This record gives sequence, C-alpha cells and structure tokens, in this order.
Amino acid sequence: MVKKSQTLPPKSPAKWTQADGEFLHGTVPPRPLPAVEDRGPGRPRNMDTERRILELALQMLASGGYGRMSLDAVAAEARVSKPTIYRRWVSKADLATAAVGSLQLAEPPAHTGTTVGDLIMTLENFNRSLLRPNGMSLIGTVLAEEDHTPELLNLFRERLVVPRRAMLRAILERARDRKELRQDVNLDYVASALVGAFYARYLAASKIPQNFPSEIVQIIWDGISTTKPKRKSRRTPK
Amino acid sequence: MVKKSQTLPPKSPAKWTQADGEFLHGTVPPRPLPAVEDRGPGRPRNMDTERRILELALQMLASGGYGRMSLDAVAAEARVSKPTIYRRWVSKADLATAAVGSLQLAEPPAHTGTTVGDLIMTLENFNRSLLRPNGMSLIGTVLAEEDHTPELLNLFRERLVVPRRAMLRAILERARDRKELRQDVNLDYVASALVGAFYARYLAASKIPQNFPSEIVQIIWDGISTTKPKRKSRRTPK
DNA sequence: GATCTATTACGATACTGTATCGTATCTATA
DNA sequence: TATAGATACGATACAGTATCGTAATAGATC
Repeated sequence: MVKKSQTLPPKSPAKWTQADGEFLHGTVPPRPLPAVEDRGPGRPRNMDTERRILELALQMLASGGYGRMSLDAVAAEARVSKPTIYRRWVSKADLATAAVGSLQLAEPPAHTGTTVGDLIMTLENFNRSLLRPNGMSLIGTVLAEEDHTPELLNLFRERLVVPRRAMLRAILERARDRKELRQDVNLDYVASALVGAFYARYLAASKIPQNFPSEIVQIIWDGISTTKPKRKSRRTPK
Repeated sequence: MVKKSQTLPPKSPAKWTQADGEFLHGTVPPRPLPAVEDRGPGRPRNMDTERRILELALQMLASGGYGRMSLDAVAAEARVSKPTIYRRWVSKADLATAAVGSLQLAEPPAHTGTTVGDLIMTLENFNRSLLRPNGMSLIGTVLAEEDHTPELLNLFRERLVVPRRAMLRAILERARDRKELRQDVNLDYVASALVGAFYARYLAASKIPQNFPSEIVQIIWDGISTTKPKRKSRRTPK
C-alpha cells in the first residue's frame, strides 16, 4: 500500500535536535529527497522499500530498544543497502523517529449502545494492542529515550496516545451530555485511570486477565466505596 | 553534539541468563568474590566503592537506558578503574541487574486516619518518586529490556512495584474489613487503576497536576456514574 | 517510433572513526 | 603473598560515507 502523506520538508540536516517544536506537528519524515511520483527524470524510488524499512525499523525498535536497533541489521533484514536508508533519512535517530511516526491507531470507535459497553470495548482493543509482541516494550523504549530523543515520545503521543484518549473522551462526553455522569468529573483523569490500569497491571505482572477491561470499567463507573457519595466534600485530610 | 554508539551485549557470558530464578530472591549482587570484612589475607576491599559504583550505574541506567550505560563512564565517574568493577560483577548486564536490585522503596506507610487520606498520601509519595529525575525513564528502560534482560524487570517489580502495591492493598484491606468497601471488588485491580493513572497521565503529558492524586482517589472511591450502583449486574454487553 | 543522453535510484563493498566490552599486565598496598 | 587498583590493549560493533557499476526513468533527437 502506497502511502502518500509525506511530502518534502526541503532539507533537514538533522536539525530537529534543536528545532524542537518545529515539525513535531508536521508530517513524518524529514528526508533529503522528494521522491514523489510526478517528479522528473531518473529512476524512481521503490515505495515499497521505504515501507519495508520503516516496518523493520519499528520492529527492531520495539523488540530491542533504540540501542539495539542497528542500521546494518535493518538494512540486511529489509534486503536493502545502507546507503539506500541514508538516502531517505539523515540519521539513525531520524529513521527511528520516522518509524514511530508511521504508527497509526487503527481501531474504530466503539458503538455498543451503552456507555459502559463502549468503554469496555475500547479497553479491550487497547488491551489487544498492548499484548501484541513487544507492544509494551515499545512504550518502554519511547519513555527510556525521553531525554535523549524526545521526538520519539512526542510522536508516539501524537499517533497513538492522543487518538486513543480522544476516543475515550468522546464516549465520556456523550455520557455526560446524557447526564449519566457526574458533571464535575475531570474526564481526562478518568481516561488516565482507565488506560493506566493496564500499564500498572502489566508492570506488576506482564499478564492481563481476561476480565480486566470490564472489571476496571466497573470499578471506575461505580466506585469502590459502600457509601452513597456526596460530591461536594472534595477536599481531603492533610 | 556527541554521538554515542550504543553497543549491547551480543552474548552474555554471565550465567544469570539461565540461572533465572536463582538469585532473584537473594540479596543484591552476585559477585565472584566474597569481600567480607572479617576475611583473611590480601588487601581488603573498599566497601564504599561498591556503593558508589551501584549508585552511578543506576543513575546512568535511568538517564540513558541500558545501551548508554557504559562501564567506562561508570568507572570514570565513580573514579574507579574498570577491573575494579569487573572484579565485583561479571558483566555489564550483571552490574545493571545489581543496580536495579539495589533499589528500595523508602516510603513509610501512610496513617492519616481515613482510608481516602491514606490512599492520597500514598499516591502523593508515588508521584514524587515518579517525578524524580528520570524516574519514568527507568521504568521505560526495564520495560524496554524485558526481552533481552528480563531480570531488570523482575527485580524492579520485587523491589519497588510489589512493595508499593502491598501498601495500597493493606490500606484497602483495612477499609474492607471496616465495611467501607464493597466486598466484591478486586483490590489488585483497584491498585492498578490508582497507580496506573499516573503512568497514563505521564505518557500523555509528562506533567502531573497538583491535584491529581486526590482527584484520582475520588474518582475511584466514588465512581463516575450518577446512578446508585447496583453491584450484582456485573456482566456487560458484548 | 527508435535511439541516445541526462539524471536519478540502487546494490555492493569497503572504509573511517569511534565507542564500547572485557582482559592482560603491571604496580601498590594491606 | 594475595589482593586492590591502574594503564593499556584486543576485539568487535556500529554510524555514517565514499565509490563503482548498474537499473530505471524522462526528454530530446533522429
């Protein structure tokens, strides 16, 4: 499948290190050459090559982290020579960034008929993507590289974290409009608790029980206390 | 801009790879030599050296990940020579493992008088440790290395994750005994939601708002729905 | 239309410089 | 005399570049 999204930031000689906010919100790969289909003479680029390289880079990034992602290995496994990689991306960090940038949240929004059902389905999708091979390792990698290659975390947020949270927010806002929710609840915090439970569970055990999504939704939906909550006494003892 | 190439151990001549459960539950460093104080001939070891090495190794592990933790750098910063390190730990992976194994949860249990107060205080402590420099990067590193050096994650769990969850469990069990909690709630799941919210929030924004601990506790304590929950209808739509 | 030419992509390979991990050898010290 | 420690070294892996010959395309010329 040819992807068309990336046109040409004219040239970036690996400047993203200091151009912090520059193209964090732009499109994906700053590469030296345009490689568009309508362009002039010369042998055209094989677009599938690019896809393969990114895929393998992402895979190695997820399985071994940034340190173990070697360009020699990527080139070998993609059956491509190293210059072919460097013709497209100016550095290893650039390739890694592009690989993370190529991620896309592929899950459709849930519409089960009930808010609780939608939340559970969304979390079940999330669960599946976490348990994909090295799903959690990739998160670890982007976190571990936060200091050294912050673009990885930024792009990861942009491509996966933000869209998924937006899906949860949409479900919760719908529910709030229907008065199913307390009006004073911070929906972003709720999304954090819902999603975060999976991270914490994984960090504690690497295994997520079958009923985890629905149980988490129930806990957050109903709360855990026996008393009928009175929502105005918020502040808590120091 | 200094570029560091990060080399990772191709093989581990160290034996911990297959000695899996061996010293995961032992004390900290599996080292070749006894290094006891009362021991016999020869020049005695400087015990403070060991502590310094571990501390710096952990620091580098947290700030740059396993790949960027170099023994040359550790040795230099600890003002020690490399053989001094290798005399104590047989490999880089071994040192990294020992460094993670030297971690200890240093927070006292909370006793504020109320369950909600205890939970909030526990989460505030947790929050502080997360926001320590590279606190989250260290978690990322142990996750990223899960495939390649699983001992890191195992020890991290043993030293930090399990103890903290035990603290939360203790608070929750106390509350359940006092009938403040629904009897059918899975306390481990509750702990996951409480703690996990911080991970999710960090992954989304790297910043944790001041009121986050108390808000999360409120959400989970009271729930978010407006209806009085009836706890027997658990199963949810497919 | 067929052929030539300019231009670009690509594979292969070798190379430079450097950053490591781990060790061998030597000296100092208790 | 056995050990701690330092200096130096070997081996290797890696990022990134350079070169050379070839494949593939567009446009100009015949």
